[in-house]
Amino acid sequence: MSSDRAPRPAPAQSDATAEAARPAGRARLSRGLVLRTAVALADRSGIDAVSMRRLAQELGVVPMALYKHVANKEELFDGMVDVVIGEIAPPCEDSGWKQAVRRRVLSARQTLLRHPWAPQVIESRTAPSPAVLDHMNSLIGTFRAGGLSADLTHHAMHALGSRMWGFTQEVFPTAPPPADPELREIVFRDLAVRYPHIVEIATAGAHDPGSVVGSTCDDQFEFEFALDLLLDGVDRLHQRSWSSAQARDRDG
Amino acid sequence: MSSDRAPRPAPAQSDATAEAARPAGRARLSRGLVLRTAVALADRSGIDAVSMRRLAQELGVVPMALYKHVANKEELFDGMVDVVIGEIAPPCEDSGWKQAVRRRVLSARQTLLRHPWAPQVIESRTAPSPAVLDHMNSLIGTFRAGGLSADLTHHAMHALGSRMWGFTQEVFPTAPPPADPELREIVFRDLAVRYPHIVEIATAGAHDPGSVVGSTCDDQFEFEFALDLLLDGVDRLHQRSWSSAQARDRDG
DNA sequence: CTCCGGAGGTGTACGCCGTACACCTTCGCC
DNA sequence: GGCGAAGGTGTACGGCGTACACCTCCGGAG
Repeated sequence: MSSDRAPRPAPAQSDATAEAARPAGRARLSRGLVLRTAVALADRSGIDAVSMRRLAQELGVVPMALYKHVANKEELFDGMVDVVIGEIAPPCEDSGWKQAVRRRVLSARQTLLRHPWAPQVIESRTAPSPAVLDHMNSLIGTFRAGGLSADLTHHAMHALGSRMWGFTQEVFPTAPPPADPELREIVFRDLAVRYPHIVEIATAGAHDPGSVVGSTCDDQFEFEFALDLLLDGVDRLHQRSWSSAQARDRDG
Repeated sequence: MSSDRAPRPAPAQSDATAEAARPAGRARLSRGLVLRTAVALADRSGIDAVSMRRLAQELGVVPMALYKHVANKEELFDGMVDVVIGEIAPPCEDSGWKQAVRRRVLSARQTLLRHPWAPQVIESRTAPSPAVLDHMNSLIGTFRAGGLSADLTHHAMHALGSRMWGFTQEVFPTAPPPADPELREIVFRDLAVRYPHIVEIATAGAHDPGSVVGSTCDDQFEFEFALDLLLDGVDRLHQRSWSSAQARDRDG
């Protein structure tokens, strides 16, 4: 415990060492356990309380032990986001696209309300994780199944960003595609298989199908699209003298 | 430099000390200078580069010197947000409310694009600063001047949140009002003078005018309001076979 | 002019943080 | 039984926010 530095002469004082190495009942660490514990800690004490040291303590383990399961703190956050995304209810395609999307978005909101730290963490990610891409892909699928054009769906998704995630942004900075054209082709095919809907709407209206990942869309246009949707909607309500009281009455 | 702890016997070795105390040309520190430098640093190197130590170095000063001008790092962030908000163009009431709001929101977006770190920092504040309240107050004023009801304006403001700030949220957690009713009355009057429009829409439809600061509004309702505005708008575009190409053509 | 008080700036120290690196222990497999 | 990898430990480093005691300088009152 105290001072000797040279290669330990005595290999094991079995009881003290054993207790230190595995305090009786503690389960073996695993990536999943680490992530779930981190999420629970963030829920309970806020995202700032999630430090490697505090989390390790929570798990009854030394801080460095975590690094066998997550590469670093950024990757820990990535994993936590995936856990949260995984809690969003899967799509249910019973009624029309509008109801289906509405339900999905409201479910996402409920999930994020359970994890108030999540929007901030999601927003700080530099790239969307597979879980995020899956979620988007299936939501796009719902629009498309409802008959909306790829083009309109594309803009609708941008407009909905703020509703789904609890924040809006130039959503993900979308890293530039690899320079090597051959490699890019491979990556592209891979994406198309895994996230066909995303690739479809990303390329809709784009001339160069290879530039999916690059910013094929005009952020200013997307912003104004969503803004005008809202302003025009408000205007329409204004013109028909809408009031929240009557709205509440109508749909209970 | 090294070891003596007792009250210094020699009061001043004038040249070395003088150089340390004021390196010739450096301007005197001030809150404004500190904040502007912090904003510039964040713009240049990202918000994570804004540490008290780095910022002090930027200013040619020892870290603790900053604490004479900002209470702590949180207050530094608060101040940085105010600097950014101050850059948003003031309202111009020439055309109708819709144009006026549109312009203002687009101006806010331009400002936030210049300071990509800002949305994240704004989102992490626990209370809205006076600058934020001023901005909101005047935007509400624009709606009201255009003839919209306080009620509709209230919901429109919630819906626009995401467009104005680059993120949406249960916008500000709005700290509970002081328990002492007398004190609360004073705070309330104060708010009504400084932010009349905010108070008006906050109390619109609320039965107890004293509970302004408390959550008089139903977050779930606000969320669905904005969501339906978007979904209905998309639906309408879908039904008239809207496409982005023709939209771009129409308004150049 | 002197004196003094307070505002502005300094230096040291503390307890956190993420994580590199070398090590030891344990487990699963041959 | 032995061995290599996977899992866990311990130490150490540099950076962080900031408490606290100090020093210095400036402006105004006497």
